[in-house]
Amino acid sequence: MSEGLRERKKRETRQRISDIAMWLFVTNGFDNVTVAEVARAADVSVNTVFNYFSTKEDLLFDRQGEVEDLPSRVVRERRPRESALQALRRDFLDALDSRHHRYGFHEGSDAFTRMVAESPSLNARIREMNAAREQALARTLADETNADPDDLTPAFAAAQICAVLHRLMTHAVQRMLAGEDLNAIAPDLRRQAERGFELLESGIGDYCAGPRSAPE
Amino acid sequence: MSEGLRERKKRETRQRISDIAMWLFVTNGFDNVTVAEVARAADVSVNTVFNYFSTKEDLLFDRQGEVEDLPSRVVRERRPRESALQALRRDFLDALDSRHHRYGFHEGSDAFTRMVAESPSLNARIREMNAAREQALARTLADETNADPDDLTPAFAAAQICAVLHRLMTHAVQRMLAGEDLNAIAPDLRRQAERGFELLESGIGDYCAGPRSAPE
DNA sequence: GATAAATTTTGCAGTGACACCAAATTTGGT
DNA sequence: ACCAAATTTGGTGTCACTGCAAAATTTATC
Repeated sequence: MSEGLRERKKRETRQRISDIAMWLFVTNGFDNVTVAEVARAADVSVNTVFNYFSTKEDLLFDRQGEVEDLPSRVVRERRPRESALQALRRDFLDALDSRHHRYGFHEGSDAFTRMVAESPSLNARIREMNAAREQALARTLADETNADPDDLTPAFAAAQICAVLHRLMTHAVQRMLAGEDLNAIAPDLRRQAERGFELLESGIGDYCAGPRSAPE
Repeated sequence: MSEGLRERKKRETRQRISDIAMWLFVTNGFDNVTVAEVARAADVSVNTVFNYFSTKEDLLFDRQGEVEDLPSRVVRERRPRESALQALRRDFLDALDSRHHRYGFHEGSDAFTRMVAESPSLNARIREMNAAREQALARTLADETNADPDDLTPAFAAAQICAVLHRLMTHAVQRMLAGEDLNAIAPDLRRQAERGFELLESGIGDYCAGPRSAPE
């Protein structure tokens, strides 16, 4: 056996703290629950909580590593002859159709979503994760294209892509928070996503090019 | 006279606190200076500091309103027959050429830049401001194009644009922090900026479309 | 120019996230 | 059972920030 009692207890304790924290945060709101309360509910000391999770936000975003690597991995594992953008569009639409949670689509996560949306510090964390995603994707794109390290093209592309993905995810969240059911908005969401990827693909050069007041 | 003694003193106090805080932060690092130290140096109580500035970060980003509205305003005030993207490119390159600080180009701001870059909380604030810029620009684009409120196109365009602008600014900052002189990097920066806007204009559809391993 | 009203400043007490450290507890190996 | 290593805990402290009530100051009133 590769796991002694020590390891198991550690894992269990960590899981217990994480679970209880999640429950408390979702039911009471992230900012209305103190770390001390989490500790008490989990029957450990505050120090123990901070032994496992270095910040209060980490109690929720524990597995952030995967999520930060997602677009990067999709590009890395794209099909032969598929462009980065094609791969990302495919993966995004697949996730939408199958209600996979990797881009935030998941029924019944209303309470969780609401909690995140309502907390400024968690919003900040979301933005941080998006920045990390962008950086990871930029590195991957640079690798895949054997780009000159001084060339910002991969960074630009990554930034644009992540920006659009972030918009799509945020939009879905907002509508779900407004009470709309995921199934109800999925078709429109799909249309919007296609539009977003189309803009990425063909550019926005001719967007907002008309005269400023009253179109003819 | 429209300004009594009370108003003048308020303005002076606020300015004094802000100036002293800036000085202390730049010379010692944002995270190495406490609000109490700022208060003592400005000869006021901690509470007075918080009377004027609601957070420690606000001691620096006071005039953030203008900066958040910048791209939005550029689009609003663009020349006749100019597209949103053309206006933004023109404004950005103008700022670069004239070393205007509105996009962060300014010689001698090394210490300030370094301080911001070194503080996690200030980085978070930068991201926040970027998000605000994006939102403002999205609203403006929606207005200018009389877009359907359910259409995400303006939001997508704003997100892409702000992402590229942010990349450009961050890149410039990083190189300046690496010790390069602004005059030395300006030509390359200009080239990168043109590349970035070109990508925005024409899209990244054919980017990273080749075979994954070893180009032929 | 004394006084009252409005406003600003201050002191004080408290909260909550988090750091640091030394003591106590638990576990693994013998 | 015993020792060393890892884990947990309590205590103590810092810092941003809040709320409140008592000064201090400016302005308006007579």
